[in-house]
Amino acid sequence: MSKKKIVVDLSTEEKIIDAARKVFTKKGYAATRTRDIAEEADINLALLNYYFRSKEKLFHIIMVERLDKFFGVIQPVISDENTSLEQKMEKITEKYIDLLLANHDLSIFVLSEIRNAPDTFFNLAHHRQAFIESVLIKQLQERKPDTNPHHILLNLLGMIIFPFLSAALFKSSTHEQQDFESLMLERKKLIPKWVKMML
Amino acid sequence: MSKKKIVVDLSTEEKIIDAARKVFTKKGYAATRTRDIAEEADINLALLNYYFRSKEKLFHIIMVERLDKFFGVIQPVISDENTSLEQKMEKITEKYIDLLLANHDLSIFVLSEIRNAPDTFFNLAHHRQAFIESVLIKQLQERKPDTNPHHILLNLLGMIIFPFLSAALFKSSTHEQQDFESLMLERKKLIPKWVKMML
DNA sequence: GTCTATATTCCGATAGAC
DNA sequence: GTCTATCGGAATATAGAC
Repeated sequence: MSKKKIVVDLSTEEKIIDAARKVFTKKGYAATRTRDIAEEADINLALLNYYFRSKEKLFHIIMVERLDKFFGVIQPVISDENTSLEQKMEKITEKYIDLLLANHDLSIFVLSEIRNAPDTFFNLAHHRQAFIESVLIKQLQERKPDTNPHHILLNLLGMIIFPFLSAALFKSSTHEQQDFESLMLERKKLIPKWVKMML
Repeated sequence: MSKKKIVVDLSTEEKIIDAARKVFTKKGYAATRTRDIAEEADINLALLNYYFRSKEKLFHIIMVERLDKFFGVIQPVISDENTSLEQKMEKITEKYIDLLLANHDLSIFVLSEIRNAPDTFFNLAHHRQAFIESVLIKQLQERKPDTNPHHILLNLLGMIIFPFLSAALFKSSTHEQQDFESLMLERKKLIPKWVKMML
């Protein structure tokens, strides 16, 4: 109920942002109509352009925000000088699965929207850079000098993220929704074990 | 040169299908304009509707074809009664990586187009069924009766497919294109080793 | 700031000549 | 079967009153 009050009290600008995040994330840029967003925000269509000028500008705001969320969970972990490789694996798995359980379609959104956008449209470069120069990569190189550190990173992220990307494929009924969630909770404990075996 | 001759000799219908596959796969249904397809096929826009009635019908054809390709590689492998678990892991890895190297954006296309489509629009059900009732799942259950077989399957597919899904994120310049390909070739040998450790 | 009404552009689809 | 021309609808964006 206090929750509802908060929602009602949102400024128009915030209502539009919230609605845009929801609709864009679910349907993607091209399939989203500004009318969908206006309806979801419960505001007049003209207000969307009054506040954000264009669909593209509004999308850009949402996309940058989503990218920050997608990369933000692991960024502090991978650049931590004071934790071991093993601790990093555990942290990344736990944080990431929690994030994706709370934001089911975040990863499919990020990955599918990036494919057309020109390289520079969002500033992806600095996210990428953070990975390449991370402490995590250095630690992997020290531990296994003979194998490309990206292999382990791809394995870790693949095991974490792929289930969410493919969920639409493998679960049909909503009844299986619960099964999916408990499976992911199991994976929080299992994935670090599997990855450690690769080191 | 004989290749070029073949292209020139394609029927109009085939030219449209080829162009539709290319454009839909790259941009997705919503972002694709029928004009893009016509231009890519080097034919008149009206011909597209003459042969296929509508954008949606044409897309349906492409989508079913892409789904068959995406699932077709592993379907015979997972239902083979005469191969061991280990042999199946090796086959799946090899066939899948080869497929994805030849069709870089196949997986991101399939996964992102499915999210909005109603469950029944393409017949996904039988692909799903083939997985659930596969020999592979049975073998996993026998080998590790205490753990959900889907874990291992998600790990295998995640390690194989995720690199292709995230490629746009991690490689910026086209120069890194070659690095990516050789990394994937390495993974053909490494992934089966990692997965076997989980058994 | 918010609304109604409308301008404008874009896109899927078709009519009709050849 | 293939083309040109165009229709009709949908979607983004704006004008102008309140």
